[in-house]
Amino acid sequence: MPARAKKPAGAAVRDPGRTRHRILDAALKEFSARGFAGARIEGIARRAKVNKRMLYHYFGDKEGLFRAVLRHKIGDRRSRIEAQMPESDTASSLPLWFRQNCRDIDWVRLLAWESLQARGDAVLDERERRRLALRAAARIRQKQAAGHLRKDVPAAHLQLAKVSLTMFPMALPQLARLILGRSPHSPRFQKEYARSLETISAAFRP
Amino acid sequence: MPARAKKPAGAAVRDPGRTRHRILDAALKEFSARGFAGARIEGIARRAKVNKRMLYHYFGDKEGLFRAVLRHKIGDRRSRIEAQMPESDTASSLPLWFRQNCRDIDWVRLLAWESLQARGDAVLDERERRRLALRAAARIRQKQAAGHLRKDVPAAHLQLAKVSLTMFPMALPQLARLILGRSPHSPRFQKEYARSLETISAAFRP
DNA sequence: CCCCAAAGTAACCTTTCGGTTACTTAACCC
DNA sequence: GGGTTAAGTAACCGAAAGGTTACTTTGGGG
Repeated sequence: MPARAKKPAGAAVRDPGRTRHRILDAALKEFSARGFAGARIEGIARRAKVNKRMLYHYFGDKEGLFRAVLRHKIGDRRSRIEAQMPESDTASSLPLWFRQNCRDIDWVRLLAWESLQARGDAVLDERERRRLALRAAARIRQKQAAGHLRKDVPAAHLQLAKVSLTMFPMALPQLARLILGRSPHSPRFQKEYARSLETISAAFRP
Repeated sequence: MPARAKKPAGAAVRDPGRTRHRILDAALKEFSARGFAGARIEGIARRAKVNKRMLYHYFGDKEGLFRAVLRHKIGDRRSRIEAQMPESDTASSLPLWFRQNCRDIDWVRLLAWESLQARGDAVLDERERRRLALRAAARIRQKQAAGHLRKDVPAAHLQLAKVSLTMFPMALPQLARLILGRSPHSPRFQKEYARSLETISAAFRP
């Protein structure tokens, strides 16, 4: 008889945590591939290799699932940002953020879908996210004060320009492809554009 | 009895051209508000004040309608670009393009949806659009040769950076709002950001 | 060891939505 | 002016998709 520990061992027959996680993973992929309206509950269930009913069991409905995915990823991102904070203070933060976004395409696309679809003017977890944005702005203001960034452009504008430059290619890849003549997913482009962003970041320094 | 000329007068009972146009207008609004998957045929018909059946009469199916809207707008845009070409050669083209995009939000959003949803790697009217992109790149290369733009960044990258900076706020307004703390649709932001872009465009000059 | 709550399944229900059928009415041309 | 064709309407259809019901299975605690 194959040894199977009561609980801890590898392949538990039932494992709520794992199931939940698989659903979140699958949902992230589906939502970032097709957007909220385009995503199919069945599709997510299939990807996660889980009975459709389970999505409702854990997350209530489609929107609840979307919320959960977003929250999960926000937490994820925040801890990663905090971890790399020191690095991020180098002068060449533009290429750095760009590479980060290249690595986490699903996240970038999720944000893009959400930003495009959000009707009215309150986005999910608005307060927390706004707080993060304010912290980022504060950091920029510090660098302005220290003379590392130009002072004749408002911090929020610098931040917006930075996000624009580093997210755009992954957020709207088909537009980027039309402009470039090649997919922005190509490693060659990513390498070269990081260099160009380095050059362009001169615009942010005094 | 109210005078009604046989054909030319204002309120013809039937007017295919006008109906077609209304449908296109309504479809542009609906698609750019909700994207392809989110748009509702019924919604478009309601906006256009036209029987739903007419959409199929004129455009075949939902995708055909989307194509028609896109083509229509592409033509629109191209003629406008050609008309303003001289202007566009000034040094401050960044604020100019930004304002243009602010004025034509539906178009920017339509592009964004399309770019996000397009699976695989062929977009509608690929060849024509690619040609336009190449012409834009050629113009940039000319300016590089003339010493108006820096030569140490590839023309395509300059173009991509320009589009990123000028489209992002309208394409992904919720993200912009999180960063700015206020809607990018606000006239005040648009005015101030145009100024900032002017400053930033220094990065593009030698 | 057995019972109960949570995890999981399958089959079903309801609504939504893109698309169609079948018919009416206006316009244009000879 | 009459008939042919295109414009327009209303009611309907079937599939797809989100969500639910009712049931089974597992695991863990008293």
